[in-house]
Amino acid sequence: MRNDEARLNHMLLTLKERGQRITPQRLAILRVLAPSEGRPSVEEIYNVVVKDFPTTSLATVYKTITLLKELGEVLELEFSQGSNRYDGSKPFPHPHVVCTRCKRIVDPDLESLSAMTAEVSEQTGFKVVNHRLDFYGLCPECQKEKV
Amino acid sequence: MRNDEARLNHMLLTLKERGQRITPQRLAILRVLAPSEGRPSVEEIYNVVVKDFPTTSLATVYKTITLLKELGEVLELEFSQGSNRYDGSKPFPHPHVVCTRCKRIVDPDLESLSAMTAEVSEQTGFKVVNHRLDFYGLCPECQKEKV
DNA sequence: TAGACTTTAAGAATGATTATCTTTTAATAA
DNA sequence: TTATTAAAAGATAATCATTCTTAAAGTCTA
Ligand SMILES: [Mn+2]
Ligand SMILES: [Mn+2]
Ligand SMILES: [Zn+2]
Ligand SMILES: [Zn+2]
Repeated sequence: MRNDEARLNHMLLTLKERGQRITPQRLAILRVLAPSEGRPSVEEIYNVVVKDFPTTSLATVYKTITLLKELGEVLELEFSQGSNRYDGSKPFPHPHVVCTRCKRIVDPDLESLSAMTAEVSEQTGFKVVNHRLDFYGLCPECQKEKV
Repeated sequence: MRNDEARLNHMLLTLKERGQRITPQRLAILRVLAPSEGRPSVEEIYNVVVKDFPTTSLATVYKTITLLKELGEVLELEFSQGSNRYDGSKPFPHPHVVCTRCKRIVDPDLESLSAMTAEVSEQTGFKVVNHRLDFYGLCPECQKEKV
């Protein structure tokens, strides 16, 4: 997809501007993160990268993720049980819909989001600068399965 | 507060109905969770309980929390770094507004919530059964402070 | 191409949570 | 009240995602 390419180039540019080196491992990690199909975990990224670079270490993936977080180029989705997952395609806060059965994650485009944010500000007086909006349930496919 | 008492009694009733024993340690844990001031972590609960019952183990707090989660009597707020926090006062999914400066947590009452949930279902086909809606920002007091 | 500096790789350490196992205890019936 | 017994507590080991440490390898620049 064209958009993935644009994201990859933008990430590369950000790294270069900060004087960070573009190593083969980093490039491979960025290629997984730019589309962020499935919002991969560190381990899932590692499993892809290690095919091309068999000596890759998990620590390298963790460090690259940490760097990208600092640069605002990836969104971390925190989960206390199981591992975190990463969205490099839309590295800014946005709602997610998570299937509790197959772990699929979808980005909804919610018209009601700005209204809700306004309601929060109005009701609490908070100046809202960030959010985490996760909905959990069963995706259409998993609804069909027999429990 | 009267409501805290009602919550405590409700929790006790739920445990008894399930044939669970009311031990002194459990009662002490419930007393911390019923008001859930500050949505305490396991360690914070432990630190309170251990004053009255010096032999208390962290494992006991964890086990009681697990039991209460199964019974739907406590809401777990997951954080991938640092520890989870627990709300026994409103043990069902509800939005939170968190001050990033003073860590204060407020429960807003959002009229737009049901509309948003409906929009999620309609747009993604998911059957939504749960959510985690956190807004982060500055509370009115912290907005006044000069950083 | 050499040298300075960064990054990688491997594995140890960390820390919240969970599991295991033994001792203690709450609830109940004699 | 006491005996009985399954449940719970307590102590500690195991787990597992993540972070840290250090030596080796690689990148970039002059
Ligand atoms: Mn996303
Ligand atoms: Mn709450
Ligand atoms: Zn699914
Ligand atoms: Zn504040």
